[in-house]
Amino acid sequence: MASSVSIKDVAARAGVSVGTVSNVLNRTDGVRTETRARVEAAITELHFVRNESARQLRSRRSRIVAVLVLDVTNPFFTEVASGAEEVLGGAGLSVVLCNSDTDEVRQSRYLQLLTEQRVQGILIVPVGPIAKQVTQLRRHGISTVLLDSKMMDGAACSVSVNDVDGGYRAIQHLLDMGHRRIAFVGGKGRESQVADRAKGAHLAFLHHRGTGGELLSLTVRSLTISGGCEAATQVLEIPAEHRPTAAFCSNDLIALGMLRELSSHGVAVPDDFAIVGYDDIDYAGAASVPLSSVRQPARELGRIAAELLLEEAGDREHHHRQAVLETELVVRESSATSHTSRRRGAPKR
Amino acid sequence: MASSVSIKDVAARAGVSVGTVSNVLNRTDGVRTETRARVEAAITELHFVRNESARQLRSRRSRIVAVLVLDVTNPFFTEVASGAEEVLGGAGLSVVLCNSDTDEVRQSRYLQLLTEQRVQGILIVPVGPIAKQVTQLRRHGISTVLLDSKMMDGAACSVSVNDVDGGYRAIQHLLDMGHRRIAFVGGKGRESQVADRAKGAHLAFLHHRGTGGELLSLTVRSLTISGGCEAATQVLEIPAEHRPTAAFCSNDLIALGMLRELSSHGVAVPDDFAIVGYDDIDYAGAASVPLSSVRQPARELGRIAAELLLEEAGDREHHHRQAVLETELVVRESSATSHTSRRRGAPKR
DNA sequence: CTGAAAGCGCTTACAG
DNA sequence: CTGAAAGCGCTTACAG
Repeated sequence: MASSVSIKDVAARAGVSVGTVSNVLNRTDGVRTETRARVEAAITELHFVRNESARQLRSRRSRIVAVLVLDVTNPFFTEVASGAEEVLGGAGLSVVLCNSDTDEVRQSRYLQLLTEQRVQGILIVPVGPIAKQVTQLRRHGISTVLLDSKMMDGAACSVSVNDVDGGYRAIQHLLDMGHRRIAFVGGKGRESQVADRAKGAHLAFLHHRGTGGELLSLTVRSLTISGGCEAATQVLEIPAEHRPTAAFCSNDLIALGMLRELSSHGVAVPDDFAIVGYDDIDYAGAASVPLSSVRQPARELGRIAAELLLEEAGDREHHHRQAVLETELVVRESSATSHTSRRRGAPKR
Repeated sequence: MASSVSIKDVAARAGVSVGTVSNVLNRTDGVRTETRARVEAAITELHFVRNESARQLRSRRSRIVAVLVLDVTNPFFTEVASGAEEVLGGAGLSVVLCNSDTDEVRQSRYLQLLTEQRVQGILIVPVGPIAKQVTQLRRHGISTVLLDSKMMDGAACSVSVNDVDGGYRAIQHLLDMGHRRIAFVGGKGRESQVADRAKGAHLAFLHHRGTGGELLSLTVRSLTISGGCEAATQVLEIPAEHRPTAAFCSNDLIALGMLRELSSHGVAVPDDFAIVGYDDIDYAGAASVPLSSVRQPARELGRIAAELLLEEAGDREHHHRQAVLETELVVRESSATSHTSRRRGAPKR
């Protein structure tokens, strides 16, 4: 087995002490230029790579931050991670990505692993109640920032999006377009984000009680494209006279799945059925029928979470903060036809 | 800062030595039941979580395997990772996912990070030449298995797919369906997988020289859905008389992007234009027009790579092996209409 | 079955 | 500016 080269070998080669090698590695100043050059030459010649376990054990600080998300294949989450990486990279920290797959068991397993590693911090999009686990993490010196979610009791920093308002906007828009039977598509899980979007949807209906109408809740197995196909199938099974004329999907993957499945069954979007998604991932605007979507500032979400983490790590008098970002409704073709005007026989584009 | 509870604290609490606590943690036998119970109680009461840095430093072995892929948002790669996880989890190893984003700089940065961590091993889908970096990793005792790629000189284990044959099958199928002008859609990068698929495509044309026809190479910025849209645009810019009637895409995301973009421009798939993808990700069969695709055994790929890694780690007389898996052409609707019969005016379904 | 001791590869004050 | 020494939290033979 490759008996790894240690700092001691480098020191011997360069004719200095190990402390000096360590200084070359860790400080930009305080080492004579000529000494530094000699050490650096030895490092190159010996292919030395510092052992991070030893460094971390002694210095008591990791240089890794983990980003734990619900679904790595969802571009929304990788965009968030990318924003975090941008900020953390600048602070000399590396980011590793972990995928809970919206599974509490997997989430716990990762949190255990990350605790054993004593990572510097965790940005987590939690599945299920997380307060206790955050406490455990803090006990081990690991700062945690909640992403796309918030902590009721202020026991951790969080960056979330005003999802109630986002849900409200989506429904208000669909009501404005003349729709009265609207489906909300969510998951079986208890993600608070989805719950908030549903709440906003209900509120919008309440405030527009006068207009009548009805909100139908659909549940799918996973918040993915195939979940969207599932939702479309459910919609198509409803007799035409009770069938909703529009859907508000709790994310864009679902919306894309619905769009595809409905199209392939000859249902025209938006003329026969309107769709509004959530997240505004890149694919949304590029869909076969460009998708209306409630945009979340994904990159910004990651950036701010990273900044809060750095702030918490650097300050022992830290006060947890709850940042809440606003959404923006982006109207595109998938919801652009007025339902009432269509009913009256307006030309289809 | 939470002055973390150490094995020493646990030992004191349980009234034993630290060695005994370590034995409880690491061995299933050799500790008296009653002693074990006392130690376990102390662990729970103190919320002790082992410090992996210390463990790794002393025992010289990490329990982490990294899977470094080109694109975490591509379900093909997460499926591969999931297969690896299945096998490695059974061996008590944890998997972390790293995303090179098909960027050599990012790839190098991750390899450096993983070397500093002295991870147990790396499963890598490489971008660019990787032989030197594999040598560096081995020098630090890190086993590396190439995924979806192979090492010419046998300097590492690898699990790849017979992409030349896969490309051949795709083109043969399209030729069989009567197509004569066919586009191959690849990326700008130098991923060997894509190069092999192109090579197979060319071979198929050579072997069917008698039939005439022409293979057109299209290049897109990234092997993603938006890359596919780009390719569709390129195709549409070609004057009708020279325009290809079919495309073989180097992965399914590209194929999905093309499908969507062409459909939205009124080009019917497969009647006006046939598409064959690669990977057979779950979304392929569920597309608005179900996608023909060259299936790679993704999960199997990950599983075998993991097994090779375990084998290498457990055996010092290890001989590197190159596993090569075969593909399977899955014909669905996107390429199902015979081009010649359509020309002759056959009814469209 | 259990304890005492060495040591993994680093960083960090502290002298000089 | 550089070196010598302590020690981070574990595991691992080795005694007993």
